[in-house]
Amino acid sequence: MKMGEIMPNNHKQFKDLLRTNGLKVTNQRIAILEVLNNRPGEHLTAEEIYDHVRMEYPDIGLATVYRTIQLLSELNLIDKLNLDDGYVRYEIGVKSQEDNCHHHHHLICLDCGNIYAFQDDLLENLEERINETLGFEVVDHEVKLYGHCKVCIAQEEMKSN
Amino acid sequence: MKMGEIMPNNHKQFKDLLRTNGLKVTNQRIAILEVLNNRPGEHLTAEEIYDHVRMEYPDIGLATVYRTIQLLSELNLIDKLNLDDGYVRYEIGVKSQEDNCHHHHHLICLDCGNIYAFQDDLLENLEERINETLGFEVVDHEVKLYGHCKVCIAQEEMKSN
DNA sequence: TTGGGTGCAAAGGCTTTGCATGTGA
DNA sequence: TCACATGCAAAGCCTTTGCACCCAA
Repeated sequence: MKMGEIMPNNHKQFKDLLRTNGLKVTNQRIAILEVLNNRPGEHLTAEEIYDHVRMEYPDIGLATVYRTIQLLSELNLIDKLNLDDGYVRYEIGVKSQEDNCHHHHHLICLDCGNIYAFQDDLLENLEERINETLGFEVVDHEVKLYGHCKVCIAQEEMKSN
Repeated sequence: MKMGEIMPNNHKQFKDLLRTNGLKVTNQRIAILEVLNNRPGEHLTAEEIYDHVRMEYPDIGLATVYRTIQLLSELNLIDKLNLDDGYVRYEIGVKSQEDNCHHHHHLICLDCGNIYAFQDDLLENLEERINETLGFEVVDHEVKLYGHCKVCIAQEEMKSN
């Protein structure tokens, strides 16, 4: 899929999704989705989304950002990420970007705070096993791995030499 | 390890840990640890811990509970769990209970809200692979699996029949 | 004795909500 | 037109902090 196609498709889907649910297509909603769509892999707080959107749409209110974020989240267009730092973060959802519906995992560097995405099917296995042993039917998962990223490990090594 | 041994050992360890770090052993701290220690597998909010502790120690303040929780968490005696419902929850840590230092995973039922623990070494594999492919050194992880538990699945089936 | 600990109340900080106004359909 | 959406400000709510008093060491 070419990069250029992602956004228009996304917009069309988004608009249809809103209309189907009896919701209105507003400039604010489009603008917020665009901000997130233009920053795949970034994990933005509501405040950060607000700041970005204001550049294009200065009169928007923070409450609208919160309300729209919630909406987008319910429509599964964006994914939530909670790093326990007092902010909830959002990124454009995997469903918006590709057909692959798997959530990716997050690698969070304890040194620099950067977040890396990691795709893996290993959980499939685990989910099957859980179903077999406990009768628990897994429908979603959230995996956060904390540690030290390549860059920070290298920097640490440089220091000690 | 016999059940009866857990608490005293835990207390001794805890007291030593405090003293070693130049911290004081207070009734409040002991009482809070006891509440958590008496409820392994439960996931209590600060408020819930507060309510339990007050039964034994009526004059304790909520602020003390928060401060102690933070302390216990820093000493790795309790584990944090965030279910994104506005409360941070705590449970007695694996390190307090056994020598096995592995965090367990949480199965969260979307229907009844119950939380089940699940121990698995599958992540070991994943962590190794991540280290090899990305050079990221994983030191901790948090896995939450959402779905439907055995009981709720059974109840749902009963309804539809 | 004395510095860390506690209780109380106030402040913080992210998020939600009420309400009057605005605007897609 | 009209129900939904928005902006603003106020309220909510969990958690943290300031401060005077208390108590373990």
